[in-house]
Amino acid sequence: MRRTNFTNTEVASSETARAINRGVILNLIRRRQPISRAELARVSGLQRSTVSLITEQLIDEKWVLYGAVGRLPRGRRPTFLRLNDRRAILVADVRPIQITIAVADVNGHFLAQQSMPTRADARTAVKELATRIQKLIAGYPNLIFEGVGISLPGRFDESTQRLMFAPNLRWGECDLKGPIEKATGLRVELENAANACVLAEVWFGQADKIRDLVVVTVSEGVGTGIFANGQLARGLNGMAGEFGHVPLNPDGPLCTCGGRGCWEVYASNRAALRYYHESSATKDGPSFRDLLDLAGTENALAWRALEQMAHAVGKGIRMIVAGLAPEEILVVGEFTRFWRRLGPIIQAEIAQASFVGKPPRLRPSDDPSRARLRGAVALVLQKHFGPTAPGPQEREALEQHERVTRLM
Amino acid sequence: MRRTNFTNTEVASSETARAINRGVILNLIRRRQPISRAELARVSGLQRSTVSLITEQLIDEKWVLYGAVGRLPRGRRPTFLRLNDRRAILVADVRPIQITIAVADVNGHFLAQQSMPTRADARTAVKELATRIQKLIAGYPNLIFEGVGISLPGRFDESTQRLMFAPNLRWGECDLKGPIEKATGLRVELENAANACVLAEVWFGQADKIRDLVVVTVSEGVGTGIFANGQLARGLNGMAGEFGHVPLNPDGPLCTCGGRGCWEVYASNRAALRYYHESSATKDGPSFRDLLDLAGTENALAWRALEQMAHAVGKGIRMIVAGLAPEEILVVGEFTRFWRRLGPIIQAEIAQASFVGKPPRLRPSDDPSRARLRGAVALVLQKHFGPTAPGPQEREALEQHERVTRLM
DNA sequence: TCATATAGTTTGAGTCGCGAATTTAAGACG
DNA sequence: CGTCTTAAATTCGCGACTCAAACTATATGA
Repeated sequence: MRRTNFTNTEVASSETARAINRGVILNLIRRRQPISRAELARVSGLQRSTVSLITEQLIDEKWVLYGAVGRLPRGRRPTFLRLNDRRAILVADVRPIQITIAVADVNGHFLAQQSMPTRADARTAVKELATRIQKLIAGYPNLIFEGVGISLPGRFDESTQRLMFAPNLRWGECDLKGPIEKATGLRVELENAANACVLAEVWFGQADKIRDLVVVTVSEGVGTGIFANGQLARGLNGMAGEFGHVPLNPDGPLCTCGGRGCWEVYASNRAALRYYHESSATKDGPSFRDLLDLAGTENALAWRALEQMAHAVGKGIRMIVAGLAPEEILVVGEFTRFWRRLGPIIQAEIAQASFVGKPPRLRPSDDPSRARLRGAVALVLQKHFGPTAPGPQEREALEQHERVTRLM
Repeated sequence: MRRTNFTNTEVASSETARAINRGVILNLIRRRQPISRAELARVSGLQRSTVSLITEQLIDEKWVLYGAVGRLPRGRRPTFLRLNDRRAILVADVRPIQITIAVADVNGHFLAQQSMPTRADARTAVKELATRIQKLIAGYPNLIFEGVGISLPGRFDESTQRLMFAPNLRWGECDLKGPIEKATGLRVELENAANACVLAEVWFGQADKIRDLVVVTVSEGVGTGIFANGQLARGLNGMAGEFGHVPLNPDGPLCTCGGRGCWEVYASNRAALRYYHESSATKDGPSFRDLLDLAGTENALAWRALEQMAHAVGKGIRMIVAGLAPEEILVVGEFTRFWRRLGPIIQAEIAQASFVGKPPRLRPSDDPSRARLRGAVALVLQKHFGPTAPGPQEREALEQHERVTRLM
């Protein structure tokens, strides 16, 4: 199976430069479309001739299309280029209560979306998901599907290729990838929801060059996605980011992870509900959505619960700020609906951890569910928007390139 | 001053491949010297012809020397290559009590070393350090000094080029780089001590390809250096790694940072001394070194204090394991002298944070002071061992290369 | 109609890695 | 002593790239 290649290192060949520049151009088109070749040459710094060759290749590969013709005060009119939006990605957002599946194009625009309840049993749930995906794909015969991207409330272990740790989802360790790949014939990429949100921000966000970002997702649990030095930190077995299970108080309430007093126990949606129940004395109370609605009607007890939650969120973020000092922290969660009032509470907690320099920018995400889905799109894109043509060994070469560059 | 170069992106030129491969070969020589060109070709996967050209260039640049001639059962004898050990680096390890300066070669071997007490006033301290360095360099007229590397118990802010946050050193914000660069005429690189230890491990450690590593330094304070995805995470203003100032107990004792109950307050050498004083009822007690010696004589109270300290170290590392899931954790500090007894205590605390998969390897550093100094060597090396020939814009190109590769 | 400006293509030169052929330098064997 | 074998190291021609300059295409306006 393996090639007779005993090379330990990552070297560059003459095609390496093309692989790099191809990636640069493709991403410039993605971000600035519609854009002419002359403009691409200007912003990339490559020669116009080089840009022409590369774009020709991209057009041959059907990644890029000729678009409209521009108008200028003088001179020959530019032909704009844009991404081929007939290239599509099937994405899924698996959550404890419901699963959402959608069809998106390479620009992260959604063409269709549907939801289904999350079955308790892993096997039937996966089987159902696979057939739903299959049907959805079948409904778009004139799209070219690149792959399937799935956002998960847990961890996907690259080495075992299985879903390994998802305490809030009750499926246990199971194989999600295999059945869906078999059903669709497409490559399936899985990633933790918080990490997916990071990718969504990096690929589809406003900022051009994010290098250090932490996403904090607050829902049933609390997750964090870490983007450091322009890369997603996955850690051993893809387990990086479980700050939600760091104990804030060793004597606190039990957590689903088995520990005590985890951050998640104090900062999750469930925690807010617990705060509410404690003060309102009602036994079987509202869902978190109800709680938010109550807060919308200025219910004082609901607000108290949400504010307690926000304090807890802030305390945990303080740890992240001290430890990682990201430029920006993105908070994803339903409770950000009331950011105007809850954001400052979090901000105040964070301020205590900023010893020097500016504190990080703190921002709420506009739409948590879309963020996860768009992250799943990015998940598939990042496998394709890298060097497509060169084989895997070529890609390894590129690594050394950056490591070496980084040392500037 | 600035070039008329409006390129936002990082593209590859025809020389990019050489820059990458040069780095690969240079680092292979560094790690496996003495090594023949034929062997370099085998391990790198490059053609022998290519290796010959690259090494010729490296020899011209005086980075590499011809060494001994090998012997084989048959065939032409290989000419071994090795690094030019007349290339030297001046390093300093600044600590609250004393400053150590040393001369090292590119292999991290020390040729000279001397210490001086740390003056309380920043200006005089820096002035003294600069002249001592100058004198030491003057004593080695036949070495080619590449630069100065300094390990600090604080943070060096790239943007202001100043030492910014060093609560355990009483210098306040000051300019260390300028005066020393002026005195020596060499480029001066500064880095936090924990980060320096990370670099020491990555550049001079056994393991060939470390991707995720966290170093925990325990001395007057507690510092952490984070290596994620093969890169040092520096964060905004170089502040990443202040896990030592995450509160473990919001009602705990005051910390030098102004907060309460920080990890450092429970896990530093000072903390161990406090534990000892509390139980021994002595007022003005021993130094931490004395405490270690007491433990060496099986003093029960000293052991109790050290064990308390180890528990606290473990609790903090638990947070790091949950959040970053590194492959390996390296503990640096004087207390590792008793690793056989204290290591398992830390290990036991960590075990509680490993939800799934293997827990990280936990290792003590052999020699804390050497680790910092060797890290300072690496600090300078990493600026030179990257692509030396190409200019800064070239280096930027290489980044894209890796980013793109990473997506494999 | 011609100058000017801009987009995009063509072409020749230079860099680089590859791979085969060649040269160099040893030991083994008859 | 000469020849065969083996392995290191060099040489050389080729193809893939980017670059830079010349060239073509296409627009506006005097």
